[in-house]
Amino acid sequence: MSGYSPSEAATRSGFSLDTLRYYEKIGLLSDIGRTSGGRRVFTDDDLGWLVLFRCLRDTGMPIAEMCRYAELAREGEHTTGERHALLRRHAERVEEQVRLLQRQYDHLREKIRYYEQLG
Amino acid sequence: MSGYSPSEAATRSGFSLDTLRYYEKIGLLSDIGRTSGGRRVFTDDDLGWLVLFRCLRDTGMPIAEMCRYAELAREGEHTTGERHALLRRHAERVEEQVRLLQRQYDHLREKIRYYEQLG
DNA sequence: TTTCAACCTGGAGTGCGCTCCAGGTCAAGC
DNA sequence: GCTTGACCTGGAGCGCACTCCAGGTTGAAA
Repeated sequence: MSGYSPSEAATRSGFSLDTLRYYEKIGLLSDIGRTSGGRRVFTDDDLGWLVLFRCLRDTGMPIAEMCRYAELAREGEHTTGERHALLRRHAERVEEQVRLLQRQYDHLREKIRYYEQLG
Repeated sequence: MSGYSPSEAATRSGFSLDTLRYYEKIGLLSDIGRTSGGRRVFTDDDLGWLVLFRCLRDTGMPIAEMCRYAELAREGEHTTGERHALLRRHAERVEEQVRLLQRQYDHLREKIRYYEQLG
């Protein structure tokens, strides 16, 4: 339940400690809790954001765009339309990316078959 | 037929002129022909290499590894085994990459569906 | 013959996304 | 109380893959 150390958050999200600090520094993460001694405490909610960021990064969204999304979310409910549109645009790019990757993968397999048929 | 200007090679390969020059500078491309005046002339064979590089880059192979492959090819027939292995290893990485991308794409679609169901 | 877009070179600069470092603080276990 | 490992900050540095620039040359078309 709520309350993860930095290294726990790193492990669960797949981001490094430095990356988590970096994300907070540039404002992608905000309002991360602290102990009295100044150490970060990540909540389940923070972890949820990290999972989303993981998804967006893995699908090639630039950090600037994730910042935009996070900013919209912070602005409140009235930005859901824009957030939705942002994700839909991104999904389209990902579809294109998958198609290209698949196509080039097929080329690669063909090349490999050439070597196989070579003996 | 054999004999493409730099800009033609760029158009056909999808690399920029600067990138073609860069690839020659680092030794990825080698023995690119020249006119008496010093301009590059790309052959069909060169174009074939560029198509392969396009495939490898699009599937995320680092340039250093493409250099390695090109170097092996230059060494002659006795390196086909190593070249084959290199491409097979790469293909495996691409398969993993496709799986990850697909998985994260599914997450993304789920998130989008959340916004859709929201009204 | 003149023009001018395409080309040449070497080298510096850019953008992205981290990653590392020094020098210090905190807190759990012995 | 002491040790030790996890954590803190600000800021510098890095790796990759280009991309841009200045200053000069070339060659096809008008």
